[in-house]
Amino acid sequence: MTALTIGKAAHSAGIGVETIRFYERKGLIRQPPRPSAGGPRDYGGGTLQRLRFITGAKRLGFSLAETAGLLALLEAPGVSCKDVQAQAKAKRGEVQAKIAGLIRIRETLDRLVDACPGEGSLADCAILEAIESAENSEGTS
Amino acid sequence: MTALTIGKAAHSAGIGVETIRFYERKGLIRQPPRPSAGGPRDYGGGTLQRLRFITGAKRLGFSLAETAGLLALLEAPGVSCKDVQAQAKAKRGEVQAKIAGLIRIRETLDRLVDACPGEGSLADCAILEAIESAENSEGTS
DNA sequence: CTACCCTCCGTATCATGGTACGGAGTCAAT
DNA sequence: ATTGACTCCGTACCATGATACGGAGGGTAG
Repeated sequence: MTALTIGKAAHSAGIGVETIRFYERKGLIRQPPRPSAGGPRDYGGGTLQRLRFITGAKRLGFSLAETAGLLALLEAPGVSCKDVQAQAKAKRGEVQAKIAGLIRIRETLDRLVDACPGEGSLADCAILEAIESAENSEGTS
Repeated sequence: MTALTIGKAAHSAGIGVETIRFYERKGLIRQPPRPSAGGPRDYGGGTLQRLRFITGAKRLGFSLAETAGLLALLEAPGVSCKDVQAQAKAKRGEVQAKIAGLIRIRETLDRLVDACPGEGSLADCAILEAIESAENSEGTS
């Protein structure tokens, strides 16, 4: 068990040292105690696991606050799998809504790109006019 | 021509007074000159048009910096429609990429939600394990 | 004429997710 | 024994897109 310093833990989790400290300040991970013998803190075991969890959750679109919630679930007594599943479902809904909004935006951009003659002065540009006259039926990004 | 004060312009553009001032600081719009006769600045004419342009561009996913670029095009001499079209195409590509990433995330969430038994202790939860072991093939959000 | 709302302007604050810096201490190797 | 790398800690700063605050002045409506 070579002690895992913060630098090695950061490298192992694929993030920066400063980022780990940032997560500590945000309460996502607990700062390991300083060894009574002195020397650097040991970021092995559960801490590294939590760091990986955070990066994994981030990839799935969970915010740090939401990830903190998931991590709290992880430690709370009597929590059911169902609670976690509910969070995942909610996030899936959010992601789906975001996708739908972006699709509407893409469709609008498609229309604009097609409507633009592609040459000539800006006065003839359908894109600029369309942006100005907010005939938008888009969702908020 | 009742003079359009900043408050009326904001209301008319559907944004806040502070937001207009913010756009001024960011260089997206020019601050109208103070009337030599004194009194409030006049936000009529082109300024209001620009404000609407900004909100329209925002809805299409353009950042303020990109919107500033579009507005600059609008005023530059000898700019072709094609240049604007190119920006729209680029943004469409970005949006499409974002959609693809989100779809991958949604698919992963689908898998996780299905894999979760939906009841029982967290020890059995496939979701948490999957998040931890970064068997992720997701794009960055 | 006076109360009240609005403008003007600078500056500060918020949320989100970090990154950077500086000084002091410590650890290991040369 | 000294150098270099690393830790520790607080604090400041970055981008993005705003929102809020506070005091001074002006214009208007009762």
